[in-house]
Amino acid sequence: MFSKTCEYAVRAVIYIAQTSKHDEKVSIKEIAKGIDAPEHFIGKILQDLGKKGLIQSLKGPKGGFYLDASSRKYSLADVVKAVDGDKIFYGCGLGLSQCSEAQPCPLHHEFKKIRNDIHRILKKAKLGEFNDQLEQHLAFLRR
Amino acid sequence: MFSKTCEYAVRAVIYIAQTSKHDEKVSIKEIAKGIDAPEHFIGKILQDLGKKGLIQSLKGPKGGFYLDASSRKYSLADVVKAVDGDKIFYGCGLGLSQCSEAQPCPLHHEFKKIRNDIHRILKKAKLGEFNDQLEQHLAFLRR
DNA sequence: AAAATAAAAGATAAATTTGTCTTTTATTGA
DNA sequence: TCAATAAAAGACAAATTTATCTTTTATTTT
Ligand code: FES
Ligand code: FES
Repeated sequence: MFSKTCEYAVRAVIYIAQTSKHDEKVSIKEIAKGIDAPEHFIGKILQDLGKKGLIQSLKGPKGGFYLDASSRKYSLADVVKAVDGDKIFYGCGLGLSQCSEAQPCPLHHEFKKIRNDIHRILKKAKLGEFNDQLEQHLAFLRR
Repeated sequence: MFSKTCEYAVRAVIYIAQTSKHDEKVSIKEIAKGIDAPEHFIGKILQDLGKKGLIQSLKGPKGGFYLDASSRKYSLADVVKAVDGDKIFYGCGLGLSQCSEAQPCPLHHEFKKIRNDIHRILKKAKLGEFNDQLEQHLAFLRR
């Protein structure tokens, strides 16, 4: 469905959202442990998301990653798009160069529905809404 | 969604299903042109599907790939599973080592539904049912 | 000002996926 | 039996993804 990079990115962003509520910042090391991902690798990924303005970071002691008010309005769809592009939302499921209503692949109508579902769900998942599920052990980001 | 290999595999199998109705066989070359894929690469892919019994082939002049009666009963889900495995049907969408109802990722309930939809659609798409959509220009496998 | 901390940046490497080329084997038909 | 055809098989190569390691830069605390 998503690339490994994208899976890490989504899990990391959710982790940041959940643990950085009160302007606290989270270090790469803690994120890596929290989502069970290679430290340097998610460092790179978060660096990219930072450049694109999806998340914030600060260097130095007491530094780390966090989300500001505007970032909390972004959705997981924005994260996925930033990492994997929007092929998953708009591309042909059978890999044709572009999805087309006029020249549909044999599964076009079915795929279209699924793609829309995926898009809808991810657009609805705003970063600000991942509050304290984790702490309450209602959701998990590692296993 | 699927790997490139899997996209080629599905398109190729549909192509074979559509063009080999009357025990006619289709050559790699024709398939490659028909679905716009690299010839030798789909050769490999189809070789694998053949070993797994999903499709049939015969060497020599008048040889090529075709589907026998039992292969026509397979579904695209079988093809996808043979190429990409069943992670797309059962795996966690956020990449946790396994999807779990007891320890769900934050999107578990949503992903579960989507995965089931994908599985349902592909299971329903039996190879024998791709008859002559292609000829009638109702569906397309290249662009 | 100096030391410590943590992300940014850059270089490199491993692994996997995707793609190509060549040789071999099976089948057909002349 | 021989030549032609087409898949099978194997070796190899390019590209991309995933991952690691080192150095630099910014920030804080002492
Ligand atoms: S053409 Fe394949 S999904 Fe639309
Ligand atoms: S735990 Fe992630 S999809 Fe079920």
